[in-house]
Amino acid sequence: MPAPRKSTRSAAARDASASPAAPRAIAEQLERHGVRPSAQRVAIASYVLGTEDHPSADQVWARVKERFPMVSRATVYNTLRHFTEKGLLRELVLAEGRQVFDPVIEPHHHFVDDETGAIRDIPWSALKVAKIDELEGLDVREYMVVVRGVSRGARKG
Amino acid sequence: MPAPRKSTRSAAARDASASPAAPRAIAEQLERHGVRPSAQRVAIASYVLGTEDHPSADQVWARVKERFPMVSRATVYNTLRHFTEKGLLRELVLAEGRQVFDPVIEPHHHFVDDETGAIRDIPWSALKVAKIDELEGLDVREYMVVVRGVSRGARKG
DNA sequence: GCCGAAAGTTGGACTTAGTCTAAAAACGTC
DNA sequence: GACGTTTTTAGACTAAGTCCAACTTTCGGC
Repeated sequence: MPAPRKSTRSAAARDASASPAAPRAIAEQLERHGVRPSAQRVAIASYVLGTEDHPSADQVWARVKERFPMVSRATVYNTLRHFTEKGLLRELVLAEGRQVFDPVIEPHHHFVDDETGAIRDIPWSALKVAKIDELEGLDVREYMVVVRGVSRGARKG
Repeated sequence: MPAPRKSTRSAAARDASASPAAPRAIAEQLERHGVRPSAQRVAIASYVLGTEDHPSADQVWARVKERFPMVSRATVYNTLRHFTEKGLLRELVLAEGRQVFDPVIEPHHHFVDDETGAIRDIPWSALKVAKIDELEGLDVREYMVVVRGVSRGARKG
């Protein structure tokens, strides 16, 4: 068995990302997560499980409609909720006025660009949060650092 | 001059909180921040600058209407934006589907309760984030830790 | 292959949060 | 009191998210 990969995306996201044009692989991933792989869901998964853009539901809809014009808005919303429930996606509150979706399931931090609104992942190990266990009276399910500012140099929009 | 207080709320929030029924003190605080202290604004400030509830705009409106039935929704939205622009409030993205407002201007972290949705402050010193300066390519304007889970014991809703 | 049940999709209505506008009211200066 | 500026108001509008009824697709039993 190969060594663990550096990528922290879910198995589904990794496969989707590695083979974005492989609907069969995506369908199999959906099935492994207990999601029936209809054509619409495979199309939605092809995009959302392989993107680093942290899109909103309507952004996913706009994107999937390019190649699947008949897909309905309700289907996209239903499917994103279903993927979230099945552990394929995380739903985050990071942007004003909308929820965003993140295929990287494992813990990580986020950076939100003040100028562009773009959201990007910060690896878990890039930051250390000390004393989280000393928060009294709180059962911590998860935590992350949200960093806001401006990107410079690499990765211009 | 007395020793610095433990409270980290803005001067306005401290004064409002210490004397929630002192419209004159609130009016003076608004004036110090370049905000004309109309009756509506004082009413809104009396609540929002003294609460730890992190309310949304519509929650502020509902609350202020109790004592100021004629205040309009547009006025509340306009006033909250004005307070934010003048440094009296911070607008946060922590809750699904709405912005919330926080009178504590100084840096701090947040806890979001999975069960109730309640948001509460975590003092800045309660957590340490290491290596924030090592984030390459990012001009950091602010950062905070967002902790999610369940409160237990103290401060039940 | 048929049939019924379950699951999924669709079009669009509905709700809520946030913004915008024109008119009216309030305020400050002269 | 007049006038210009600011604030407030009522409500229209937009966008995100949810819900519903009808239709379509899929699946399992026979």
